[in-house]
Amino acid sequence: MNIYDVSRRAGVSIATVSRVLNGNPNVSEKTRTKVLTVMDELGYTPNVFARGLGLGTMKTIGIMCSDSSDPYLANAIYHLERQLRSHGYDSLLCCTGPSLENKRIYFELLLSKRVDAVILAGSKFVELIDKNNDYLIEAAKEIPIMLVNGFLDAPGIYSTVCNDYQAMYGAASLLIGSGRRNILYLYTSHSYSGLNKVEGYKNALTDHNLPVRREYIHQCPKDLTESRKLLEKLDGLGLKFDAVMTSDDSLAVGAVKYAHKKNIRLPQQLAVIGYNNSILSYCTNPEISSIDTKVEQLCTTTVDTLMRVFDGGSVTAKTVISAEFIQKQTTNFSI
Amino acid sequence: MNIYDVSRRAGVSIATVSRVLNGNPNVSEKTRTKVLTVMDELGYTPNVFARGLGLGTMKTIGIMCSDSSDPYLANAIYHLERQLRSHGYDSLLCCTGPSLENKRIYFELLLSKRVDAVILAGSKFVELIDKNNDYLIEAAKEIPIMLVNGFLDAPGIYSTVCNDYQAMYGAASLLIGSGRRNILYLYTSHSYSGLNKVEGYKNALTDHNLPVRREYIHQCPKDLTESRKLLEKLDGLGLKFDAVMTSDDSLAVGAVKYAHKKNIRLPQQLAVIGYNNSILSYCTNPEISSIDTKVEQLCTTTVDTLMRVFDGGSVTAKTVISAEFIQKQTTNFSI
DNA sequence: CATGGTTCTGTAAGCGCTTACATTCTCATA
DNA sequence: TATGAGAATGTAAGCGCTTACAGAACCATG
Repeated sequence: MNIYDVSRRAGVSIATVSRVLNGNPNVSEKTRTKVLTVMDELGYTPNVFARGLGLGTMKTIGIMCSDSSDPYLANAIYHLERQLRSHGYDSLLCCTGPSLENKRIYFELLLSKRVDAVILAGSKFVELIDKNNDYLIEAAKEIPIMLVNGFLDAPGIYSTVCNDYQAMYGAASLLIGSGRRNILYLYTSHSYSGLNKVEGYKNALTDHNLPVRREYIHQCPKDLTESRKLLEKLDGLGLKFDAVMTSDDSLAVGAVKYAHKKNIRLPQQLAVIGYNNSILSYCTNPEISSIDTKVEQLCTTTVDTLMRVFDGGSVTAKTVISAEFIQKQTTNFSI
Repeated sequence: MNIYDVSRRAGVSIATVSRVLNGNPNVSEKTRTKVLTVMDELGYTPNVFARGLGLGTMKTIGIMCSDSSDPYLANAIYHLERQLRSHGYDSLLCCTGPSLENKRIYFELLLSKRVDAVILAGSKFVELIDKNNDYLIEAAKEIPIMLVNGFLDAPGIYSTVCNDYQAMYGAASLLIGSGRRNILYLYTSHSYSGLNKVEGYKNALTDHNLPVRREYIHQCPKDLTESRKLLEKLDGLGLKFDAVMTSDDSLAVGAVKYAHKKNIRLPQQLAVIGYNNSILSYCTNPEISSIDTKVEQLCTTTVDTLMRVFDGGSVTAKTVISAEFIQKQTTNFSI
């Protein structure tokens, strides 16, 4: 069944049917009602491919991420999808996995699907954004590129980020204020947000006249066991630390595990601060203080911005969302 | 740029270009090479809409789920997407949220996008599958409908499920075998798998000559705090229990929290078993024994089955994946 | 060299929609 | 009643591809 069937039965031309389909105001109320009735009777659904051909768009947004099963990204994708749908857009999901190679290939693939925009979710696209970003910039001339937790200054590229620097600065200051002097910092990767986080940590130390020591800053795979082992290793090397800050909750969970294993009291002997305030930070005992990066707000803002771009409105290239420190037990010194 | 540009430059007809595009064998090697070279030179990408119009498909699969941020579903979606892509299919994600109303609306929406198949991921579609399933059955006449952790016997509908019954039966038997007599069972919902799980629990009791008692079976929202509170309440009511089995890890985490709060030793005084063996079950101390439902295998099988359906091969309507009990500390009685 | 079977290529008719432009209708105004 | 602006509708030409069918080219055979 197609537009001709509807037009025939409604006694109008296909142009009129199409107008009704597209909400064109140049249709008399009587005709519109008639056509809609017939469509309903026939159970007619317009063919999206034909529509796409004619309009050049199918109202679909590509969402790219490295690993959608990561709790943080999973949450982001959920909110992005729902938000986009509420605006009548579909979401084409594309998980690249860890391979950098894939990121570029899949990006091109997404473009070839003629999506109306691409959202790069998560800060794992740093290599793609910072280096060899020529094709990103090129693509942005055609369609909007939205970065969630990433930044690249180029026309057609819009960013929504969290104020990671301030968040980490604040959290570190809090620890220092409560007397901690040997604060370990564990991070998963030097992504866009990753760099801001570590800067926040370093500057907080400096501003409080504490030394920034190399041996207190370590990279660690995003894994509970790995981070636990790393702490055990550092401990074994004789490093003294009374607090652990992390760029991700999973590392903080590892820190709590380490403390359990070594019978270290939390937070008295060791304070722990996670990042993202994911469900993981609520699973441990004691629960881990963490930084709520407002994923939902981040996603809502991203989609709102995108819609404004589509509408041709004026849009700022970078929007910053304020994180919030969530005080839980691993920094509750009043116990 | 379109197929005409390519054909002109390559000195062939558009039909030949189209043949090359579609891997039609009736093209001489020389011509094929020539056309491919020109495509490369021009950076030509076929228009997917036109292609969709001509072929009637765009190689896109709809993935529906209630909440993609749930760790279990997030994992499933990740694997489904990657698996589908490896077969050259795109994934159109559709999160319905909790509303049942939405599930139906979104399902229709997905169909109207002319997807080649729909995958219903997760057992949250039970209302949709068990009742008012007329339109599901109707849709399955047009395109394959794949159920992940759900079952409906109708032509065109294919299921991949986990042997939840056996898994739960085995886990309960294990507890009974180690002397537990008062085993609590907490579940989030009576979904397809939910029903099988509780049956496994009940039958294990019965087969070991233990009574199945109503007051030992409780529904609970999928939430750490809720399950903790529920246990506290039951405890307060004087109910005695020496083990907790759950239909989801999050409930089991709540059980561990309860034990911590009440200074109950795990597993000596209380054994705990989760479900899905998600990252949550590794976060607590002690770590929670759980049932690995082999999400990746579930997803791979689902996609493989779908591909076989597309290829017109013979396909069984229901494939069962074997879960595996993962022994961790909350049931390690040898300590 | 004619013949017929293959293999390869081209022509043209869709696929179902959008939309510029042309046409018809409506109706207030002169 | 004639008139012309504006609203409503129709006609037809795409959009870029696939593919049935026709036709050309090639080649081994008698």
